[in-house]
Amino acid sequence: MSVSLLRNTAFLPSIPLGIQTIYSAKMRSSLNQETPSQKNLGCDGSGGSSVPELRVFIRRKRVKKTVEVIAKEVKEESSGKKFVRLPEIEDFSYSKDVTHSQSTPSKSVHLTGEKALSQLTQTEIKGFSLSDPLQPPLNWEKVLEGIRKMRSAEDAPVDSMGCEKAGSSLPAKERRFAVLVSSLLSSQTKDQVNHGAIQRLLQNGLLTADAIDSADEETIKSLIYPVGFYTRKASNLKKVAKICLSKYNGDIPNSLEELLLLPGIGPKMAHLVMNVAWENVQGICVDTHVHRISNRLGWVSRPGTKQKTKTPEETRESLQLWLPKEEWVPINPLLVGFGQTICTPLRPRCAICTVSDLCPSAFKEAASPSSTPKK
DNA sequence: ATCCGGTCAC
DNA sequence: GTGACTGGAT
Repeated sequence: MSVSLLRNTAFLPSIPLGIQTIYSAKMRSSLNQETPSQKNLGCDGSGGSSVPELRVFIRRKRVKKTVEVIAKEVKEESSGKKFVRLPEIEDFSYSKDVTHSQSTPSKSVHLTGEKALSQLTQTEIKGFSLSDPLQPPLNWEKVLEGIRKMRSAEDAPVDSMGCEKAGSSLPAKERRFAVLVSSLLSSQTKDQVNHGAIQRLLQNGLLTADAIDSADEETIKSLIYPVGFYTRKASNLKKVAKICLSKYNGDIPNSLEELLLLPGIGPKMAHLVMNVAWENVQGICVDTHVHRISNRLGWVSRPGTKQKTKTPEETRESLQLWLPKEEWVPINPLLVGFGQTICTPLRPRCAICTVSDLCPSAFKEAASPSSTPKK
């Protein structure tokens, strides 16, 4: 309840540095209809069953001249479910994702500066009772279900083949390497073209770190042609093979951080490789379709605002704050296919979309002049 | 002519 | 943030 939250946070400054402290607060569901003043104050303590209890884990430590306050995590008491979303405040920055082995990635808000303590107090009240940022978007399950239905009716290119199938008949280690290579080649390239390139590499025995390392770059280049950016990719492939050989005994890195060190592997592919090669879901694989559609649906926003996310990475972080982990892997093929057939970048086909009534962007984009070219 | 299922360097 | 890398498709 907000009263105890206020009281607790009020004596925060007296708590010794470095001690982890736990605060409890009751959070009112955003679905409840109530007056703003009630919202602002949160539950008055009558303890309705619709009000889940939250805990905030807070750590304080001294950083140079100021005190840094870190709200470690938020979790719902009743279900035990952890939330990693922390509320809107001014003058703060999100820390980088911290991933705990196989568990849910967590995120913390770092507050630094003189006003950190008072900011945190405001934040908790605002976040838990008013703006209620822990709630997933309204109707997201209906939207997802609708998209699934549309996807099973239509046939999108993504259905036919993807790099997740690369080398499915190979021994584990070679299969992982094949997945990595396939990811490397597949950016900005149609699956079919990519698949052909992988087949040619395989037929020439060039789908292991060892073979690629000793092969001629020109040979690789000609085999992977015509995947997009084949010159650069051939060069990256050589470098990656060498790294895999020297640092990982010919296998591929098994962590997100190490995958990102490989040339040609960025966040999108690193998450894909973790998902597919290691079956270890560290994050959502966000490509341009997932990015675009998440924003159209109003599923993501820049931290603490209602603005659209600007990059796929921002989208990934925003999505991961509320989307249940079971959906992290399937969301990509689902939205990619949807984005290829219906929710296209240009002139989305809202008229045939069965979830347009739940989409804040439906029919909003300039119905572009397919028949009225203005120049 | 313009659009890609991305990454990297300025 | 912006553009280069690349060539095929619409």
